Amino acid sequence: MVEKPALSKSEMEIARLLWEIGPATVREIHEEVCKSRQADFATIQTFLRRIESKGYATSKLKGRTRIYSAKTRPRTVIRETVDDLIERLFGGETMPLVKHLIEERGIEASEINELRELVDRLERNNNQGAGNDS
Amino acid sequence: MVEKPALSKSEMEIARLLWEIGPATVREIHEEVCKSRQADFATIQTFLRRIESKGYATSKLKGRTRIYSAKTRPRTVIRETVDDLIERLFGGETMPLVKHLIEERGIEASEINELRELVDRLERNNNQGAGNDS
DNA sequence: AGTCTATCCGTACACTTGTAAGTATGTCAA
DNA sequence: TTGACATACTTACAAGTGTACGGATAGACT
Repeated sequence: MVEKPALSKSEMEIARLLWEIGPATVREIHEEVCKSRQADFATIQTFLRRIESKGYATSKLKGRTRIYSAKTRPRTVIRETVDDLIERLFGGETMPLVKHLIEERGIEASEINELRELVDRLERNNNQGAGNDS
Repeated sequence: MVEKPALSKSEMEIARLLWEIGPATVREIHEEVCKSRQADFATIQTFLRRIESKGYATSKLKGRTRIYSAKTRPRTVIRETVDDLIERLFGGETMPLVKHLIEERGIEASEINELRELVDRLERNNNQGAGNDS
């Protein structure tokens, strides 16, 4: 597997929307982006092209419009991005980031139980010795 | 407070070391970096200079050598960086990242309790904030 | 005193990134 | 059929980034 160049921040945002709304045209992504901020059509177009040329998406023409589809799963991109961040900003330690998220960003009450379950599950897995993951 | 330009990934790594080992010379940071990877002295020097010019550090000459000191607290940089990442990669949702960290990066057994305490504390705080029931 | 060495500062340079203008071309309404 | 759009593709360009060379200079060493 050839090493893909990493996505830039802006490209990531676009890639996320592509995962979110599935195969889409530039216009659809553009409209989605515009819900939260102003953006030029051509700029979004450029990002999609770059995302494709970096190997994270494919596209094909359907008549006159090009349809972009994500090629790499979110998981993969998230893993690489987060690993890198943790390496650089936390020296490779995961917990400080977890703490930061829990303490500094609002976690809603409804999510606390989910969190607790996660921790429980984690503990069971750990106890079962080197658990595998899918 | 004037908006500082964000630190780049590489600059972040250097800034972290600066927080970690406190006021330091280029040489000291360079040596620290070299523990984990090859790096050119002048490159580290450039990063420190840029970190300073972006307003995240100060420096003063002590005889022949320049001593760099962090000026912005880690918390601040971490908050801005993480907020941005969550916005772009998770559409502003915190939980998916928390889940990712817990599920995909090894959390050691010894840290699970710490995690559980965090969750408990979070819950207590939440209950106090929103009108209590009991 | 002269040479070596570490460090400073300035400069460079290709590559990436964010942002978009310009131009060509296909589509639909009048 | 012609003009107005929409969309594609090409090209641009300044700023940021990673990486480092080269000259100046102050201390250390011979």
